[in-house]
Amino acid sequence: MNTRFAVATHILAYLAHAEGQPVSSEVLASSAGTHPVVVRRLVSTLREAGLVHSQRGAGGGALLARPATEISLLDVFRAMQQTEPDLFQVSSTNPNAHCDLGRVMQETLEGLFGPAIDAMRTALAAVSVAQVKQELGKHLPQGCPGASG
Amino acid sequence: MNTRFAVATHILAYLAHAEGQPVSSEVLASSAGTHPVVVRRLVSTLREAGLVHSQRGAGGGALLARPATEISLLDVFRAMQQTEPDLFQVSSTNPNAHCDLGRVMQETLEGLFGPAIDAMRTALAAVSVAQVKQELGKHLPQGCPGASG
DNA sequence: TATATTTGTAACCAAATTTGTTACGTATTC
DNA sequence: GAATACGTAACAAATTTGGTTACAAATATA
Repeated sequence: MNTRFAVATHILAYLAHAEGQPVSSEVLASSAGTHPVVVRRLVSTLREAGLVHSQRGAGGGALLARPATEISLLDVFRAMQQTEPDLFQVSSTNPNAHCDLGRVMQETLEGLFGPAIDAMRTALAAVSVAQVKQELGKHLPQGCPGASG
Repeated sequence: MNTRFAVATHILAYLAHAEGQPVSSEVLASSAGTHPVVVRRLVSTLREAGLVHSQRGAGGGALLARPATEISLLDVFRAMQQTEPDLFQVSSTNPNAHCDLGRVMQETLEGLFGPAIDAMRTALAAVSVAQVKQELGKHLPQGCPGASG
């Protein structure tokens, strides 16, 4: 997987920290170390997934669409998956269409990789954006913006 | 992730089915729907990981280095990871080096993504190449080469 | 109303990645 | 010695990814 999942989580944690105040793509991009347009792209995806709202115009920016406790990393993962290829690209494999191992390998692999992905999903579902924010707080040295909040 | 994991699993399942008979890269490539050189590359990686042996010369090819029951999908996953970027590329994210959310986000995300990856690994460890082969047998229609073995 | 701000999105570019392919030296069997 | 088959380097095409510019649309505010 690419960096989108990590950056998206970064964005959401920042928004959780901002608590209701819209945060501009410029601020988010600066924090995440990327370009504002990249942030807006991600925010668009997150918005389609119902995780954030965004406001145009002066003083605008992105906000969480619901409490940070009710947004899991699985939600983020799913939102990002809309844009990305599968984790285990079984289907893009091109097995021999003949009647041999190749043809059925595809569905077999899907069945066998499935539980692994499910396990990962379950683990991701157990972590909320609020927890990410809280964990961030622990790691933040005192005196940093956000260390107290 | 790319198709390498799926194709590598395909190769190993085929070798499990061949039971001791070396299988050439050409045969494997034909079954997996790719190029013999691609197969040899993957076999090289699997060989470095100690999962297969290979024999040069006429009648040569690849063989499992140990019983198929003792090769898990986690072994395959790990072998492939040697060649690939991380599943969740937290580290290649470029967060702001200042004293703010960005700097610590990296280690926080690593800590939070870790359990998800562990969960996936555990699930992969629970599946052996022998099981893949067995599962394949179920899906194979009768009369196909390998349907009986 | 006019201006400044900010999003949404298209378009494009450069870099990296991935897969396929050719080529060729080396090892092994017959 | 010929045929087979691997190991690997080198290269090309296609795809993906992240960054950037550009600009219309929306919104707050003076």
